[in-house]
Amino acid sequence: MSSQMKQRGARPSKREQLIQTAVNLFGQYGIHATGIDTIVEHSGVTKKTLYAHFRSKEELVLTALRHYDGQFRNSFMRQVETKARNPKTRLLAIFDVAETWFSQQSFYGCMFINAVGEHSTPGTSLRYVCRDFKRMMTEFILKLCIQMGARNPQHLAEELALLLEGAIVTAQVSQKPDAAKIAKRAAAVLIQKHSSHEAF
Amino acid sequence: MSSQMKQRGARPSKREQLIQTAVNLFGQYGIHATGIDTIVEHSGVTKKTLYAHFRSKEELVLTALRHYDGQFRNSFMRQVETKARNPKTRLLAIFDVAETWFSQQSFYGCMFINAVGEHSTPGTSLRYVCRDFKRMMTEFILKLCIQMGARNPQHLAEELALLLEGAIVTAQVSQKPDAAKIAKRAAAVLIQKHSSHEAF
DNA sequence: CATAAAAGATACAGATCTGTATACTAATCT
DNA sequence: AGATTAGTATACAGATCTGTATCTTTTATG
Repeated sequence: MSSQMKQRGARPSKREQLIQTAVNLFGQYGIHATGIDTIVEHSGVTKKTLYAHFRSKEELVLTALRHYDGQFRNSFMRQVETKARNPKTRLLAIFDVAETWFSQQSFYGCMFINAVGEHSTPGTSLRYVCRDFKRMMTEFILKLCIQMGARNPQHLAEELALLLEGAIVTAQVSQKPDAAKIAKRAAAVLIQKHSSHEAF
Repeated sequence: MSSQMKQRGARPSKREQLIQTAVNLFGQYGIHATGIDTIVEHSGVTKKTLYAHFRSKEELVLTALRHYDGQFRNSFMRQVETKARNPKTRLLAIFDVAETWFSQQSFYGCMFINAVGEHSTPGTSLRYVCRDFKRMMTEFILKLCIQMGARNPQHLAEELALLLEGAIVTAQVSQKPDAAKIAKRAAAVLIQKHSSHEAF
């Protein structure tokens, strides 16, 4: 029975410092290119402490990905729900939120896409984390599609999710933040097509 | 004036062996995770010979990416043009070709997307190669959009390119080769919308 | 205050990474 | 045939990588 206090709002614990530093470095430089020493330097925490909190680099990687998962999802969904009130406009707002994301100086693409690009072996924990993240995003979109009364919500959600992925990658590779605008334009057409009051 | 012969169709030169091995390994495991020693082992060429042909790993990386660029583009476009005759069906055929690509055992996502995920610094040669590849793909789509007489070919091409990117990433991360089918479904809607004889 | 846990500082072991050097062999061209 | 090139085999230098060990200092708690 020792440091059981969760330090809510207090200055971050060493563990949190490590995780946040890992998220930042992995996000910018990738996982393989980011050494433990680099994380140690940037976090201001010694290697000993790092290995007291995490069994290995792999464990830190997984923890960092999961942490970023929650962090990103919360932020993204909250922004969407703040920007618009009804389901249909929220679906479109997704791409507005994406655009501000793409325009950030610290935008290096989707961390999970990049992670999978470095780890092709299927069935690993890392792959599950990444897959689950994408699944969760699609489900978020799906709920909105159901709420707006789409004719085939599953189909529409899959299509919009695809557009979002495409926009992320295009913004990253081709350095065009306005890929979000293109996606939004296409999304509007698809949403219109799936609206019940459509004369198909 | 020595080995100026290009060896058309003959057994591959050491250089070609190295490049092809590099393409395969970089594609599967990523660039940072693939060491020179691994390439040497798999290619059956000694390290000395490798460094006789390439100044550094970076030069081999760039050469491999450029080689794959041409290789992929030729194969992809030829398949699309073989599968369908008129522009509109060719645009849809893109996603059929993509699906067979995604279904291959050796599918590890788009090499250029993965490469950028590992190299965030903008303005580097690697980034240019990747950007140019995507640009070329979009232009291929654009030509078809113009040929089919789309109302706004640039817009349609951008949208379809986005769908393709999204399908690639989704097939890779979520291991769903039928992401191509979803993209095709959405593409059909967008193409329909851009057809001149549409009652908008 | 005293004791124990957490963390800092630093060195190190062993593996791997890029790139080079040395010595020998096979192929090629004049 | 003779000379040059290309390639093999192998060792090695120096840096970096993950993970551990040692020793001291700070911090928290009873």
